Amino acid sequence: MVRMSTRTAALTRREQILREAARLFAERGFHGVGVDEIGAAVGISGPGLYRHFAGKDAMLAELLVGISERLYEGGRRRTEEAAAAGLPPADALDSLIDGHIDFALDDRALITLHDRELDRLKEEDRKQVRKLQRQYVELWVDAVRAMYPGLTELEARVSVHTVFGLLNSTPHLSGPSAMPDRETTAALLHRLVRGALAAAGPAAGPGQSV
Amino acid sequence: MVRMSTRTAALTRREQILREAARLFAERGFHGVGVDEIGAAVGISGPGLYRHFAGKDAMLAELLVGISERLYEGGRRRTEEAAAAGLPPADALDSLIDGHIDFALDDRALITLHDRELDRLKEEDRKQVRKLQRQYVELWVDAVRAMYPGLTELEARVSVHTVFGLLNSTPHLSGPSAMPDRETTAALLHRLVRGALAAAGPAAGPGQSV
DNA sequence: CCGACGAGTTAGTCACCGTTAACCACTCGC
DNA sequence: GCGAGTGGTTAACGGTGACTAACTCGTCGG
Repeated sequence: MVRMSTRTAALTRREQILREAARLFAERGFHGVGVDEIGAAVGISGPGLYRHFAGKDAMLAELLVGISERLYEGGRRRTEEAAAAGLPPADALDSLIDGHIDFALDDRALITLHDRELDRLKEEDRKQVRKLQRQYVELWVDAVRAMYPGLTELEARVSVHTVFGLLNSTPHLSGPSAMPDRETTAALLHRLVRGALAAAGPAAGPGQSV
Repeated sequence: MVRMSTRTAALTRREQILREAARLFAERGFHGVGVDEIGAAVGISGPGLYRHFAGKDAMLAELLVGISERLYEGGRRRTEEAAAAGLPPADALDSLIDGHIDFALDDRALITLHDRELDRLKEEDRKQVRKLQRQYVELWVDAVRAMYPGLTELEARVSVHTVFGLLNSTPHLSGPSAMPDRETTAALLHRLVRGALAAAGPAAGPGQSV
């Protein structure tokens, strides 16, 4: 077989399978889709999948570990770049937000799986995913607290978690009610997140310095 | 049997089952829990459940229809009360927010199921739940647009959806990272939601009138 | 040419799971 | 005290679903 680049339109069989599996898992849940369906989605049937993966679990594991790594690595890269460029906290935070929005809009299925099917992993994989998730959250908590020093650790942590909930809910509004075009949606999401985080701190009083 | 009030500590068998089923479904997914487990959770075993429910599907249906009705009815009541009292838009919106926060904090399992297992319902029930959800969203969209007239319909709708995502993510942070006490958490969530919605409109410019 | 190997196929196994059947115990109005 | 209903029980059935076995077919380096 001619080994093709991941970036081209022609995906390798493995990549096809992962993509379709992600879509199906997100639609109907891990337990809700059978291996025959996954096979059918890529034009082969049922047990043919076992030439590429050890089992159904292995597919889910690879998907979840993959998205967690990409999220964390993306966040780390952006954080480091902002620091290296000596950018102010606001810019570092904005960059993190934009990165997450990209994932939420471009990899909907994976974002959905990521916080929905984690418990179906076997202990070992789950631990790895959780570790990556924790590190990613840490990135955000640090960025948020740098931006809003008045926040307690706990306030920042809860705010970050719920803001992820906000961003990760984007995939669900794909169906009935249409979204605006990508750019408009991204800008709106960015404003919503910034607004939420800006409001996390002040328990009272109308005016609040940044 | 002595018919007991729902409000007392002693639950009827049906209510016990629904409660445990909700917990288990939220933890491991509808397809991930067997009827034997649900039975075991209430001290009876397996098929004994069929004295109380027509089947596993019926339990999920009753749970989802129930939470949808309670959400919508609660929202409608609050909206009407605010209108009857001639309260300003801000107060009506605040009341909706508080109502949803109560559900998110008190009925975690149901909130989780509500946006996660909807597709496992049979057509008829799913339609009913979706209708209630739509009506509930409408309540919010109206309240938000009354508060921020500058928002387009679409902006308001997307904002409301994602804010639900924010609030409904609360159950997930129960595990490792602890939450503050209920009152503090509720206040923080309220600020986050208000902050997000306040930021939905202005695409640019630092100062923005309410 | 040809053996090896990669990538499928179909048929079959085995476990599990939702549901039903058949049976039993307890309570309670008559 | 007794028939009926209510709320359980265990055993069995049928379907499904993940995975394995056994086999086939094309391609390609030597």
